[in-house]
Amino acid sequence: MTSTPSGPRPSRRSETSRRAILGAAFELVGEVGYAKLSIEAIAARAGVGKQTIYRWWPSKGAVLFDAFLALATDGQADTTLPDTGDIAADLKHVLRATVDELTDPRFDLPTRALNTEVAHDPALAADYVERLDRPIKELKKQRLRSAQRAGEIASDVDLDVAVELLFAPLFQRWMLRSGPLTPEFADAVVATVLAGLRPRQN
Amino acid sequence: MTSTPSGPRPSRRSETSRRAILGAAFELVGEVGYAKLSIEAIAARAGVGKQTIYRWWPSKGAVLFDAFLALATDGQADTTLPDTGDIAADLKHVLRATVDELTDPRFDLPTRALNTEVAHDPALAADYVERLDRPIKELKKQRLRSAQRAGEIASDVDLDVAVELLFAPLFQRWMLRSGPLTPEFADAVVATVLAGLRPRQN
Amino acid sequence: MTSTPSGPRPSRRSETSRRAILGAAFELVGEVGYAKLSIEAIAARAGVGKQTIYRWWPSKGAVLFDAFLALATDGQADTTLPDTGDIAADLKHVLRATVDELTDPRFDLPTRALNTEVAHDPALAADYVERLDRPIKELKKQRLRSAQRAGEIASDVDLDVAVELLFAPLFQRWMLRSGPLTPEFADAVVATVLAGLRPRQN
Amino acid sequence: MTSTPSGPRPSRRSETSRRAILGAAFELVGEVGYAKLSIEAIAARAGVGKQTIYRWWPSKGAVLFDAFLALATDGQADTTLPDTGDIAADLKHVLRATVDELTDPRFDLPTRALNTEVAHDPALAADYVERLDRPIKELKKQRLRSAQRAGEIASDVDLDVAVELLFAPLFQRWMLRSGPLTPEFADAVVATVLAGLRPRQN
DNA sequence: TCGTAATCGAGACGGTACGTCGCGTCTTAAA
DNA sequence: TTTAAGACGCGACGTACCGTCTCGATTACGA
Repeated sequence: MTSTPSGPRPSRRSETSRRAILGAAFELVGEVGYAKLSIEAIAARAGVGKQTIYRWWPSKGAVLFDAFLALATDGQADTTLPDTGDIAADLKHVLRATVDELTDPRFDLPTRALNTEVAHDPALAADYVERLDRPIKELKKQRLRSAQRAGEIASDVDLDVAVELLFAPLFQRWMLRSGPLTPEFADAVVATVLAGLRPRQN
Repeated sequence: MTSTPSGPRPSRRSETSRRAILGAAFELVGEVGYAKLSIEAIAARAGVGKQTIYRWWPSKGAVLFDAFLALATDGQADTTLPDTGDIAADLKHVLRATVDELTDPRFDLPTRALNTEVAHDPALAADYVERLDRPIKELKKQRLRSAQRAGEIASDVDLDVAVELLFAPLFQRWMLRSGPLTPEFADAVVATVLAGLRPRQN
Repeated sequence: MTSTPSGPRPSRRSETSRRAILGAAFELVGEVGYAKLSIEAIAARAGVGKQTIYRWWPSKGAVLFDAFLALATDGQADTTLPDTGDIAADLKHVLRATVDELTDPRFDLPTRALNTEVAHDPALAADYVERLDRPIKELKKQRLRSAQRAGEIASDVDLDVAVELLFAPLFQRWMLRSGPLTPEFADAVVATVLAGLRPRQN
Repeated sequence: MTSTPSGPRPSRRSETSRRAILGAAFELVGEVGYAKLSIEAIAARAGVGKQTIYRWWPSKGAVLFDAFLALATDGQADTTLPDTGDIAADLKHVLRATVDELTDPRFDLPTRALNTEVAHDPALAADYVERLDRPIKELKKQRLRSAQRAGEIASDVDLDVAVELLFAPLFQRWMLRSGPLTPEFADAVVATVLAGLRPRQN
């Protein structure tokens, strides 16, 4: 579906062009939004023939996805979440950081673009979940697992569900602008969800 | 922003055309998806001039939104959620129903279309939240308020947050296809969130 | 096949655009030649959308043909050839004029373009023969008929053939550059062909 | 301009590829016409890299010209025209054969392609006149010269002009489809032109 | 006999133009 | 005044070829 940055890519492919395309795509989506993002413009900005894009990517969304992936990969991969021993404090920290990221105007448009494109294209969604979503979710689950071992979270909790309970409310508020996306909201989510995750007293 | 179905509409406006347009829009978005939905096609299917659409709606998204609104309004507005006295059972019922609705292939594409359009267009989002999202949310809050009165939920809980904790996970799984959207998932969400909402024992 | 300049054309068609297109086409073919003449460039030069060309003409050649036709029609239609009573002198005059025209650098490229396009496209050829070639041929035949009445040309001569005998050699030399296209050549053609057309002495 | 089939060609050149290219070009031009003939398709059909074509020919027209030349050369070069002593009969025979050839569907498209390409490209035209046209014209002039010696044609006739008078009308009718290209037309041309070429009685 | 340099097939590359679709605006004629 | 119809200027689509440019893999000299 998308290019494999590691592994044996077709030897003839131009790495220069690939990078220029991903860069141009990310820039442009931030400038004009996803709806007005055109392959034509990406090619022009990247100094590349349109065919070079069509040759290697099946859709606008796939290009955008690779652009995100490149960014996530080039930046050091955060290897773990903070673990101070206090799960409530750590989660508040992470959720507040997530709020900041979603609120950052540089990422707002591109991230919306990627998410809505993923929503429409099941094939892209599979890639997205596999290559971007899951690795991050894994980090979050690790931290929760650590809290489980420390007895802060009940041992029978399904961590996949737990992670979604924590982050989905942020995602929805951001996506639909259905309410203010503030640190306070993040704190409230953490407090309530953690209360539900705690081991039963009896 | 969008047509006002009740109230003093321009007297010369053709109600027949309006209905035909909304109907055609809803049908088409289900057939070809939002990306390939064109004003041109809506007009053709509705047997209407393009200008008639441009005259009354500011965007494709607005037409789609009105189409949803018409559907939601024509169907009797559910005026209240079930209240058996058992909040857990009632919520499981409602969330399972939500899962069914999101899973229904007749609504999948149009609903995705509306949600992603809302995600991109803040003006449309305001309308959406005001006219579709809030009324439904109000019903859900009512049921939670009743549970609060019955002592099943702590009295200091912010019901807006509570509703989002319950439904956002479904929304996210559906939107990003990040996991199976099953009744079991709905039950797990209800169980955990309710545990967090319950009054503290001490 | 091509627009009908007189008669009930589709009432909605823009006459301004039509003229701009034909003008641009004629200019451009003279500047860049037929091979590098593009619909894209014609549209741009004419300040017109490409679709407006595709809507009304089936091919590049048809546009060019109409451009020629407009020129031939707008200029006063030569209604008759010179008739001094001396067929040899008159024909030499006409053939020399033809040589001049074919040699004129302003008409060389466009005329080649039209002729080669006609050579490839039978439908266009029919139009060409009917609307451009035949009227001119008719004038030439008229002059020959007059000579026939005057006894300068045998009465049993097929005038269609006669006209072709006179002009085809010029056409071929011009088309294939197979020899110098000079007044002298024109004179030689007239002399020899007329000799063949004269009434038998016996 | 074009490859020199005899003489010291670059020793490393692949004769196999050359033949495959010329063959493919001739086939394709007959199948799709000159306008849609592409180097890309010739290379593919010939099983050859595009560069191999660009290395040895300057243009599509040059390839086509060489293809014709190869055909004309491979078939034994007709070394002389029939000479029964009756110039009228012999010419009718030759012109009728020319009509047949121009009418042959296998040669129609390729020959049109070559001729129109020659019309547009002066450099190619020079080659064409030199290597294809002139040799054939020479044969025709030889036959006329023989008739001149036999007193069937006036001694002061310019044979170059005479040949063109005879063949240009066929060429024009074929090229522009301006009239039926029949044996009768050929006969009429021969009759009239010969009448003009005959020695003056007085 | 063996480099080694030219040529080969293949096909990616930056481009131009294709012919089509849909945009949002505008004009027309009917109701 | 609104409507259905649809032409208009425009911009982007996804495709076909252009002519140039690497890539190995032959291949036929000349050292």
